Amino acid sequence: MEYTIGTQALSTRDIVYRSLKNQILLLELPPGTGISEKEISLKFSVSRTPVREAFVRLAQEGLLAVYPQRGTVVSLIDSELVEEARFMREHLERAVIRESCSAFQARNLIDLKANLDKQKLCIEDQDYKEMFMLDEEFHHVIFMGCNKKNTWEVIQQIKVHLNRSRMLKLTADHNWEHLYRQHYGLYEAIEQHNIQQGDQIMQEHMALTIADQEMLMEKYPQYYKQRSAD
Amino acid sequence: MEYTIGTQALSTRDIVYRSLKNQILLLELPPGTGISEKEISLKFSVSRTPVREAFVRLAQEGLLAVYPQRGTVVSLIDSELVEEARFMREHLERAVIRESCSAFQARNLIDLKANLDKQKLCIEDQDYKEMFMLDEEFHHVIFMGCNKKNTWEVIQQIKVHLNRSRMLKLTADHNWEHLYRQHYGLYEAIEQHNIQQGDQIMQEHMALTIADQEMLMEKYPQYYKQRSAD
DNA sequence: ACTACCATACTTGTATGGTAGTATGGTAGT
DNA sequence: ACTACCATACTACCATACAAGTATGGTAGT
Repeated sequence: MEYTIGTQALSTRDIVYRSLKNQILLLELPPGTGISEKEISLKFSVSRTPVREAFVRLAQEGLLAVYPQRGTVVSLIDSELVEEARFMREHLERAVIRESCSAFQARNLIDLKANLDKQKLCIEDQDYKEMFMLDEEFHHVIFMGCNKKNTWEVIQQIKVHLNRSRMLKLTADHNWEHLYRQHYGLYEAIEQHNIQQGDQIMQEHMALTIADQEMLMEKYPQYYKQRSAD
Repeated sequence: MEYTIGTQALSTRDIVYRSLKNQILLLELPPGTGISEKEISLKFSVSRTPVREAFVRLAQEGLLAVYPQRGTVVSLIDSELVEEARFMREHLERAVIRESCSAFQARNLIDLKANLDKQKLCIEDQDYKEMFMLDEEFHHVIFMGCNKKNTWEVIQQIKVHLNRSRMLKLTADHNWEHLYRQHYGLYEAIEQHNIQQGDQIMQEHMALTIADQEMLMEKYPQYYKQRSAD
């Protein structure tokens, strides 16, 4: 009874799901774009069944809006949802950093330091793409270090709704130096069990991710859901 | 261009999805139960297609575990996930009550008071089923009152993983009187903008929902995922 | 008695055809 | 010119058929 689950090949459904999700998050499929099962099935040279099942998953995540017998569109960005996603992320990340400052696995602390060193290199090399990934990984390691794997997964789900508006903002204007100093401060707080410092820095750190929603809504009104009667 | 979205009839897929989800959460389909698409499609007298799509959704929510070409089982309860669900819920509910204590919609404050009055009646009548629903609704109103509709939705998702172990505990041992006093305290805190009181009470309130996981794991080992090598 | 093998009956995954509801563009009538 | 109507071409939804992998039990061979 040997269960070898982790290594199964990707199904057609998963391939379609991942590809569409990527295209949506990268705005290659802009909000409001109409797509049909048939169109996608032709593009991937597969039948409509796995496409439909990918649609079901994407609809559940709020990335597609399916109107029976009428069509399917890439969902518009819901500014209210974006704001709440920011809210949820802030409070969960702060709760996790506080926990990390009181108890953290030694192994992950080493990873954290190694990550920081790589960040420093990236800034010198101005390798912002790699820096972006290290940023993600830094937060991930923090979650792993205080046994919050599932919480990390939930955050990833929530962040989906932040990603598209962040993509609109063109991430180029990040102040990577500032980001690094904050990361270092978080590392310090964990190492020295300074809960107050950790919480404080994380709060400031989260504030950085606030995109100027109203500005974006004016600039790209066709991408945003207009709150009419509610 | 009249969009009448809210009133569409339930699709076969949704009917199957809701029914299965209910049965799983009520433990009528206990963790570990094997179910097949064909079996369900026969039971509902529908084809496999909508059943499969319901399976996809339930699998994404972590309620089903699908093993390609081998079978599908109702997922075992993951005690680690349960603990993190409790963690996430606590910190989100506390963040929301703090926000509610600083700004709350007048209309929802009225609803909150009305809900409290109904709770009092239920306790007198010992109508615990209705009391259970009012408890849910009470928290829901709080979220609505500080514009956190989507956060409520996320909590509902998270709570799925708490529900089954709470169901095992047999909810009969709730101290409804205590619950009511806490709810009243929360209402007071919102009305009087007492952030500290709100946060304090909510923290205690959340502690109530902690089921004794280890006890449950010993009593129902077949329902729990055994953490082997990890 | 025990083991290796294989037929069979499952499982989920994928493809395809048909159905019902909806948007659209053209046409006939005013 | 404008409106009401209808044929047509879509859409997502559901049913069915086929494909491919897996568990199981029986059987033949040792």
